[in-house]
Amino acid sequence: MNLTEEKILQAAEEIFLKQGYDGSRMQAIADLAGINKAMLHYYFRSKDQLFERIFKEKYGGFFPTIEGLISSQINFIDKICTFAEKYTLFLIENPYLPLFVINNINKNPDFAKNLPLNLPKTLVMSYMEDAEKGLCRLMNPAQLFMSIFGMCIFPFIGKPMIQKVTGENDEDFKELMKMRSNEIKEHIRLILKP
Amino acid sequence: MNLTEEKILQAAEEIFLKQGYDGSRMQAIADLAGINKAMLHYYFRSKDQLFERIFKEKYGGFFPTIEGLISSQINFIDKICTFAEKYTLFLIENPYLPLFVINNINKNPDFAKNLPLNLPKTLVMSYMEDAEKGLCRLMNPAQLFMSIFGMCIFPFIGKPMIQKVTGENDEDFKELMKMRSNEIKEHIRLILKP
DNA sequence: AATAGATTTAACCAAATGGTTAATATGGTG
DNA sequence: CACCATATTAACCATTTGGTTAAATCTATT
Repeated sequence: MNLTEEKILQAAEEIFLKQGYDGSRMQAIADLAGINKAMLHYYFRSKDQLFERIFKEKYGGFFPTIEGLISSQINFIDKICTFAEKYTLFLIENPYLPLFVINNINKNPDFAKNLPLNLPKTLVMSYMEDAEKGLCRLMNPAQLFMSIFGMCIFPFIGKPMIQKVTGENDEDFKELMKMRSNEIKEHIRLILKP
Repeated sequence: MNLTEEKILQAAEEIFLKQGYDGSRMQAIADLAGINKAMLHYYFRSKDQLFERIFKEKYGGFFPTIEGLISSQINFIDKICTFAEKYTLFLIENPYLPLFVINNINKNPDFAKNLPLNLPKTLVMSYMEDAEKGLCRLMNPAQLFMSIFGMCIFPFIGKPMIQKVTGENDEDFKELMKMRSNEIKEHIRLILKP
C-alpha cells in the first residue's frame, strides 16, 4: 500500500467519521491528506467507493468480535460483563464509531445485511442456556441486550448533552468513562441476578 | 398561520428529521409540500432558518417535560419509572427524534447551550435526596442516568440493527417496544434497590 | 371596478461540488 | 541515457443546489 493511498484513507476516515457522508467534501479530504483532489479519484474512483471502503473497514467493529471470549465456556454473567468492559474500552478509543455506524445503517438499511451477526447470536444462545439452568433471571433476550448495548453506547453518542448536564470538560468526561465499565458491570449483574 | 406556511413546516419536519440537514434538499421539501421552491425562501428566508425553526420546535422534546411528574413528591424510584414509561411511549410516537437531536448537537455543540436542563437536574436532585435517605442504592448520578437514558433511547436509534439481529418486521418491533417500558422499569428497580 | 398589498410562479444566477482530462513529473529498467 | 509505466497536478466540466427576481395572480378594501 503506497503512502499517498494511506494518507487518503486516514484523512477520509477522519472526515467521514466526524462529518458523515453528506457532510463530507472531497476537497476537505484532499486538503487534510495534503494532496490534490484528483488523487482521490485516481485511487478510489468515486466518493461512494471511498466511503464504502471506510465504512466496511469500520462498521465491522461495531460489534467488536472478541472471539475467544464469546465462545468460551464461562457462565453468561461473567461473559457479558467481560464483554461490556472490553467494549467500553474499545469505544473510548473509537468514540465516533457508534454514531457513524448507526447513521449509515439508518440511511441505508441494506448495509445491515452485511452485519456480522455471530456475536449477538452467540451471546443470546449463551444467555438462554444459563437462564434455563436458573443461573440468571429469565427475560426476553432482545430486551436484555437492548439494555446492555444502550448502557454501553449511549455515553458516546450523547457526550455533548451529558457534558452540558454535568458541566464536565473533556478530561472529566474521560474519567467518567473510565469508571463506566465497572458501573455497567454492576448494573448488568443486578439485572441478571436470579 | 397560513396554509402554505403550515404545509412547508410539515414537509420540512418530515424531510429534516429523516434525512438530516446535509441530506435534505430544499427542492425535496417544496415537492413534498406541493408548492414552488421560492415559497420556502419567501416564508423562511434560508435553509438554515427553516431548519432552525424545525430543530428548536423538536429538540425541546428530547427531554420531554413532564412538569407535574418531576416536581411531585413521590419517591424517586416510582418517579423515574413513571418517567421511563412516559418517555418510551413518547418515543414510540417520535421514533426519529433521538437520532435527529443527537446528530445536530454533535455537529453543532453550541445547540446544547439551549437545552432545557431543568428535567435532568431536577431528577438528579430527586435521586440524591432519596439515596441519602437510603431509599435507593448510592452511585454517581451521571452513571445512573446514562444507563437509564441509554436503555430508553437505544431501541430507537438502533432499530435497523435490532431488526436484523432478531429477524423482526416492523409490526413485531412495535410489539417489542410496547413491552419495553415494563422491562425498563424492572431494570431500573433492580439497579436502584438499596 | 380600481387600487394596493400580499402571494405564487417560472426563469434565472452564482457558488459549490463530484468528477474528468491532458499535460507534467517521477522513478525504476533495459 | 532513453523509455515506459506510474503518480501528480492544474485547469476544466457538468450538475446540483441554495437563493433571487421580475412578472403574474390572487384578495381584500375603497
